[in-house]
Amino acid sequence: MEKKVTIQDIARQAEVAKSTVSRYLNGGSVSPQTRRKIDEIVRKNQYIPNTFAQGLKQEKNRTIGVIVPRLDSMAQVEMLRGLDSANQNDTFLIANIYQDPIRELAAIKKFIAQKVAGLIILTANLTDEIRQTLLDADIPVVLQGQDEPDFARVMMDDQQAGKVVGQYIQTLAPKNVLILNVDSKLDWAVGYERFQGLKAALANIPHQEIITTFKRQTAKLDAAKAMSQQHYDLVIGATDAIAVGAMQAGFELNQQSYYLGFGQSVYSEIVSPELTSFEFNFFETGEQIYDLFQKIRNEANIRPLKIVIPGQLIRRASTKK
Amino acid sequence: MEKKVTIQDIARQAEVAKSTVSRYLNGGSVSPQTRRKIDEIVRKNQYIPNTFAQGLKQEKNRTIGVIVPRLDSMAQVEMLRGLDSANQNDTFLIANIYQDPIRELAAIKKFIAQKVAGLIILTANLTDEIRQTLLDADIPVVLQGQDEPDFARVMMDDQQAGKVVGQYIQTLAPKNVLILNVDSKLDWAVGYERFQGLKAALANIPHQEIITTFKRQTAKLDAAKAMSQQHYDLVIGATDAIAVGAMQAGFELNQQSYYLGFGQSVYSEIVSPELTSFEFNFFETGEQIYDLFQKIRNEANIRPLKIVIPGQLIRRASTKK
DNA sequence: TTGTAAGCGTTATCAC
DNA sequence: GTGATAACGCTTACAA
Repeated sequence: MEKKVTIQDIARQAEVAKSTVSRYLNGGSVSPQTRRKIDEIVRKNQYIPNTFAQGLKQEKNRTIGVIVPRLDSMAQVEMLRGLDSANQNDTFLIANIYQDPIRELAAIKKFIAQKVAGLIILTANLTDEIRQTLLDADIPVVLQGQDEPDFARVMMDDQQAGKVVGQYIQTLAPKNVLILNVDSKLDWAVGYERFQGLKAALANIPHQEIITTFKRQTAKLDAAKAMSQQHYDLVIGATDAIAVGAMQAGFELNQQSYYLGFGQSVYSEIVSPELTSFEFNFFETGEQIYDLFQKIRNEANIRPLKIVIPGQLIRRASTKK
Repeated sequence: MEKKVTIQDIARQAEVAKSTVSRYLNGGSVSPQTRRKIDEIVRKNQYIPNTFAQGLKQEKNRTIGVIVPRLDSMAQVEMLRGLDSANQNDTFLIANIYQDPIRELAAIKKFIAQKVAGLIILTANLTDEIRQTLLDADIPVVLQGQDEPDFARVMMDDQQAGKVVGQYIQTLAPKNVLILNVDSKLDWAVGYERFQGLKAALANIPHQEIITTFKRQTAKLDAAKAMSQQHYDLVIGATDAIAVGAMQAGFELNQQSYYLGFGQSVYSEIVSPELTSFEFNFFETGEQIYDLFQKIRNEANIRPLKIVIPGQLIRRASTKK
């Protein structure tokens, strides 16, 4: 039953032209009487305009495509919340691409075909093909997490993060440091930038760097392997999840160590001892991303802007005697 | 530059009619030569078909709208992963509605206007208006978390959960039980069903029920208030997050108690002691949801199906002496 | 204020 | 195998 009711049907029943109904729908000038009449009919028929037909004409759209590498990350989810919070009048289409560049490209193309008003990409790493597709599409794009000079972008200050943590490390005077990092090819900001800042601090301290993944379980296994071979009195994880994995490995090995992570996670205040961590406010970051998007959407041909979000070191029990 | 390139442009450059290009695009019969020619031009121009125009014609769509009440929940995210994993050939549009029925209705209407192939709703509670809108839309709908007889649905077996936990409780022989529940108006399955099963077990045990929220922080505060007034030797949280909040409150009050939660969370294996919890496999649930969706999409007018997902009690250190 | 009519980009139906 | 041509449902000049 319930075929699809079109603007034509409404017009017929209201005994007006469909252009009048269209005007009514878009706040054009309509006399109070016809307005009331249409009002009623629209309600009675539960009429919902066909977005395809609308989109076909307007080539405009209050829809923003959002690319999310992974949803099982508090950082990402918080940023989404921030987006929603700052959101004025847009609809977000979220594509979870599981850190897969193939999926990412496909999702982006799909968004473009859907004529989204723009793209917000919470990315870890941009392939050349994706970069080119984005450039060609010529729509507003805001990147997060990747310092691409061609695009507007919001970055976490990972260099500063590394530096601050580096300074803090000095005060702990560790004898032997284990660093659990991720592949910088997978996430440049985390894998590279963040640890650049640490370098100076580590210059005179024995340390070893191991590459693991973002998954706590994997990190735990990798940490256990390393920590069973020698003792580290300070373990630094590239993320909180990694640090927590290491902490669990350390406990099982009955080792005493300091632990330190990065990011803002559900973990830090849950584990005991609570985890010292360099934290960013991802919710606020999300809001900033949206604001930046608004800016570049409204001012065409603006020079690619870059916003850097600072963070701060939260000292908790995991680095206390 | 890069205006939008249409099928017309391709046709002109290839010196064929646009209907030929259309056939080419949709796998119709085209001679090898023209095929090659169009091939090249399409690639050169980076042509992407306009989904609006397509949608307008086809009235069909490989897009499924997914309503998610909250993204900061491992259960939800796992189900999304399950959906993606089972996904054959569809695109999911995710709307995060922050447990807000107003947002939910708006999102659903928007999806319908977009002529989605169907709706998957991970809901906590359905308002009458939403139910009616769904019914009127007459498209495939799969619900999760709400036992609505008019819809196909996938349910966690919350009654069984309560019952199993109830039996287990007996073996713990608690003297005084604190239950931290959520408002059943907000989430019937969790707030009501789940604790129905517990009732029998609690009949002869002194217990108190307190209503709190899904947020760990709030639960912690509410738990602290209750636990500072009297001692409970067993604390049951309606979710893991709630149980962990209570656990933290208990530690700060220096109290000794058993703790027990529900759900599958990042928490259970992170806290110490690790949390005993009745767990569901939400990833698999997501896969089941998608399969069910496929079924009702293909067989019109099928009687509303109901799938119940069992769970199991995972005993961990938090309920051990 | 209202109606008429011309598209928007695509697919589908026919002739050729 | 190919090409006109008519929809699809809506917006928008332009007339009335």
